[in-house]
Amino acid sequence: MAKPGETRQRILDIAQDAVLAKGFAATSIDEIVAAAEVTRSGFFYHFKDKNALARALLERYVESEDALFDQLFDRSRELHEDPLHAMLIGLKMLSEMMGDLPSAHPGCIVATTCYQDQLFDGQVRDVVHASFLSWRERFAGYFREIGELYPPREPVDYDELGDLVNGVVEGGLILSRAYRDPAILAQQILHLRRYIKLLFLPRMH
Amino acid sequence: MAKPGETRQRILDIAQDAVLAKGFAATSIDEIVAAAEVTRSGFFYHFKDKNALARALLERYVESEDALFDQLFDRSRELHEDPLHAMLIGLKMLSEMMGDLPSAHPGCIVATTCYQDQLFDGQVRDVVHASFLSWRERFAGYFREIGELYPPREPVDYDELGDLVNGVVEGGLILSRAYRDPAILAQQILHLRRYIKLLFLPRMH
DNA sequence: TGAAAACCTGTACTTCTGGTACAGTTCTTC
DNA sequence: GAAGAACTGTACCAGAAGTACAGGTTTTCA
Repeated sequence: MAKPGETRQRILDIAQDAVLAKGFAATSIDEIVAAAEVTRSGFFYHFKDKNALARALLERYVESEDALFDQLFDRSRELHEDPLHAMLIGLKMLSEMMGDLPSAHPGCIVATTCYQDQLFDGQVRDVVHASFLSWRERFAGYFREIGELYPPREPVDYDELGDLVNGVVEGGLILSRAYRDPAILAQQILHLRRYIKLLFLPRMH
Repeated sequence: MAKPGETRQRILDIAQDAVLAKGFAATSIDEIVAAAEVTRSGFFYHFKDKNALARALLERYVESEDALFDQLFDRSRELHEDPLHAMLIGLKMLSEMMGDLPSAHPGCIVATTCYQDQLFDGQVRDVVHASFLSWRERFAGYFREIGELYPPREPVDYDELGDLVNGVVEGGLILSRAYRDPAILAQQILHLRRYIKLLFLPRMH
């Protein structure tokens, strides 16, 4: 028999692929259990219902995205000690990563859940809310640091800028999906990068 | 008896509200027919299945958004004959409109459908694709006109800028929904506006 | 004015999906 | 070797989409 926790992980892996590809509503439990080679009873042993699955999926997804952002922006900070330039490098790398994914970054679990949030209970919606908040805070922190060194050309709210990163990525994901072209997301992130540059980088003439 | 077409319209009105609030998956046909005071048979007389409903809803929605954009940007052009300033005025008005909506702009039917597109057939996905394309072209046209008068500070692709409008709005809608705060969308549009300003408006010193 | 077409109701049935209940089995761990 | 965790199997229920089809009523238009 499988090691404890292994089946649960397998279910989550398969569910994540399916949900990113098709959304929650179009992903049936029967389909997940078939692919994960577990019985329906086995599924419900691990997850009380679809809410529990959604919550577990969200938490895992946010954790992995956080790890990705940590790695990416730590690396960009290694490459350049200046926070503004590190951010520009980080956004460039993010853009490349999103555009390079073989068959497009499939989407964001948080956004998918957000748009189908009436399928779920309040707890799930709270996780969605908390996820966006944590990303906002991450980027707002970066931008605040930048703003202290480089007074922005126009007064800006750093929380809003943090949200802008979220928003451009989420919007880009929707467009990439509609156009079936991962390049769109990459381009959108480069526009965000250009905005940051124009906003903070002093122009010498 | 109702006038021809009236019942169909009533179904669409009610379905649109429900779909914007809850998404397609969480909106049942039973619920729609109850609210529209029509029988299930009546519903299926007008719409072969949920695909047909989705297509009709999308087409109607895109038409009304197009009308809104026409009205808004015609008006802004009336207020200022210069295309860049007209665009800045238009974006300001758009931001205000989105933030003022009493209980938040409920979302975009096209984006909702896009994230649940596996529930539907290829025709529906084509309508989603075409909608984003038409909006891209609209805004790309405006930006091209601006670019001819105001050489952008950095070379930009006008189609990408058109997509950016779509993307920022769609991303902002997701965030507004997650935060339950229409102001977020308004702020995001103002950042887009600032980007356009920094990109095209020459700085005098 | 009458017949065709459009609009709509009612009933009955099928399939799929999520979810519950619960008894029993096998594996792991201490 | 006992307890508990990790499952399986079977049976069942409710809600939703969708089909089929027969019948009734209202519009339209020739």
